Amino acid sequence: MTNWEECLTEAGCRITASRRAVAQVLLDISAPISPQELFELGTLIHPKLGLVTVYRTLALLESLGLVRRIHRDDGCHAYLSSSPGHRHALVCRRCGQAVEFRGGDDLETLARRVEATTGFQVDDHLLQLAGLCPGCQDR
Amino acid sequence: MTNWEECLTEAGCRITASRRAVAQVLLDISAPISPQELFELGTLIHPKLGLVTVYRTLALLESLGLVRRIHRDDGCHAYLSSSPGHRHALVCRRCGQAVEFRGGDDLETLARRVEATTGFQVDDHLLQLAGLCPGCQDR
DNA sequence: GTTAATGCAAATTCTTTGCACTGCT
DNA sequence: AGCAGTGCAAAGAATTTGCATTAAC
Repeated sequence: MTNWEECLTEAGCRITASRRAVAQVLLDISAPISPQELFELGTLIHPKLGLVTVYRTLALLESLGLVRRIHRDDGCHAYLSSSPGHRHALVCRRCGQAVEFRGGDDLETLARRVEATTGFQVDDHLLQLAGLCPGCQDR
Repeated sequence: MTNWEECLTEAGCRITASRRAVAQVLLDISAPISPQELFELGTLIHPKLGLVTVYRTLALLESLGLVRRIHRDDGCHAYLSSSPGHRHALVCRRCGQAVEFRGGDDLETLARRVEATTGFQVDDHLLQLAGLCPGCQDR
């Protein structure tokens, strides 16, 4: 979501201080973050920020594909800034740092195999990997 | 979770009417189901069933690996009866029917590739497929 | 100047907890 | 009989909605 301002403008939405705060937090911390946490960090940037606006902004960004909703171990609702296109998240179990990667052929192969086995027609998938990032592997 | 009674007994838990109702609903409907829905269907079998018990029973079954918590499009918290071992869910977009499948080598290949690209050490994954089941493909 | 966006408070929904009672084993 | 399990009611979180005010364009 590098050029989120452009995306919002194209969608006919306004660039406001609240939205800037939310976007900045999402970009600064490249880890999945809950609405509550985002609110707390966002308040440091824009003290008037309200939790309600965080929810609304996340919904907006998600509908534009700028943010992805993902699973976190301690619950369900965390958001991660994302690039457009179909990517997947890889989250570090220890520090929460996250990166994105593209699916590739392996996933296609797997989908075709499952189609053959089950008779289903597979047309969407949700994939999330977890592990240790380079910095966290030594400890 | 075909022999859930045995699993519960081994774990030192009792077989009760409430647990039977929850288990029966989970086995009958092989689709992801929310606690609320499960409560409504369960009440038909065992009218005294309470929503609280549904939550508690789901938590118990999940801790024994008899039930899997999965993502559903309309929210996050749905449960699916599952076999032991590491399997993944394939859910029909139209009727909700779900089946399980094993990961296989493709997923391993993908994980190794992502490790090489990112430097992460990948040790866990969450994969869910969606599509149309054989019965829903014609319409 | 218009109208989208905000933030507060209140409403709803979802989930957990405390506690006396019930019913497996 | 003894204690795990239950269900109610109430507490606590998480999320959404109504509405007057603010600020982007």
